[in-house]
Amino acid sequence: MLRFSKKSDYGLIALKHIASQGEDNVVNAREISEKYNLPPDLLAKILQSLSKSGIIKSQFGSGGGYRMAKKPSEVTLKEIVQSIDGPVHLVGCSREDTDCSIEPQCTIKQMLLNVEQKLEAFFSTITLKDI
Amino acid sequence: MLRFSKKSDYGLIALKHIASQGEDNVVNAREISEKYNLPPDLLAKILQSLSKSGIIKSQFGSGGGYRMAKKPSEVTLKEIVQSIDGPVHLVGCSREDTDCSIEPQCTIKQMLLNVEQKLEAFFSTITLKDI
DNA sequence: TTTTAATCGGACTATATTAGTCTTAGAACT
DNA sequence: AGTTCTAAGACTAATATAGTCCGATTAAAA
Ligand code: SF4
Ligand code: SF4
Repeated sequence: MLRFSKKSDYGLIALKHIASQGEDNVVNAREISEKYNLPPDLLAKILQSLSKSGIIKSQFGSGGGYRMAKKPSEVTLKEIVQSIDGPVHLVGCSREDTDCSIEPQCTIKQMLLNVEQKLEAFFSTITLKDI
Repeated sequence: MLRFSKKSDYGLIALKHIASQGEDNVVNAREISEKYNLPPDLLAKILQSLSKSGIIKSQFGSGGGYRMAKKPSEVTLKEIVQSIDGPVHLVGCSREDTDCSIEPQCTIKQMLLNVEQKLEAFFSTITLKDI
């Protein structure tokens, strides 16, 4: 059906919130989950992903939380979705791990890889600032 | 992970084949499934979808099969994917049937609908001829 | 007219992915 | 030391995709 996962959806909401709090203000996961009514544990996971990929910085301990690690104008939609859900791959054959059994006879692979590339380029033009 | 379904994938392969056979030559499902090593019953379902949405025409009975109902240059990628997998909806809230519980607090809906629209426009620029 | 080769449609099962929960550990602040 | 937060991984539940099966229908061919 070609849709973003809920995780990406939630991640975008959270990121927008964190970005809106300014550079040095930390926000904790519970706060966000309450404000937008998101599953707390799931949101925690999502923020961890975003932290690991360097989009946000985490601060441990009491009074800790998250803040932006980059400027909103430098965080792309592609980057966000990718760090939460993994790489955008329209077809199986563009992933290393999966080998498509019909690849030898496939007549559309090249074309789909091309579409995929354009799609990624499009998502790269959208930044958190636009959101 | 944002990918096309295998059904769409198979559908594209089949369509390309049908289109390559010219306007009046019918091709049956078994033939295609054998040539590209696709699950026969699944492919049959896919071709039925494409037929119902008017991309291909079916011919019943012995010696029957499918042929194009439109010119390849008039069949868009959006149309194909849509008839096989249903509408492209990046987020739940753009579907009538699903009501998102956090919609009242949602700060990103408008923006995502916009992205979705641009995505559909992009898929509409690609036709079977390009494939 | 009978047989045969095809599509149609729906119900069904199996598999894979996504969504969500829980639990334990570790870090920093008070 | 106690509290409040993130980190990480294992686990379960829900949903979507993938694939199968079967009876009905159609029309060409024998
Ligand atoms: S069928 Fe072709 S396009 Fe699809 S996954 Fe296999 S090789 Fe890639
Ligand atoms: S969270 Fe917002 S964008 Fe996502 S489905 Fe709900 S309303 Fe739409």
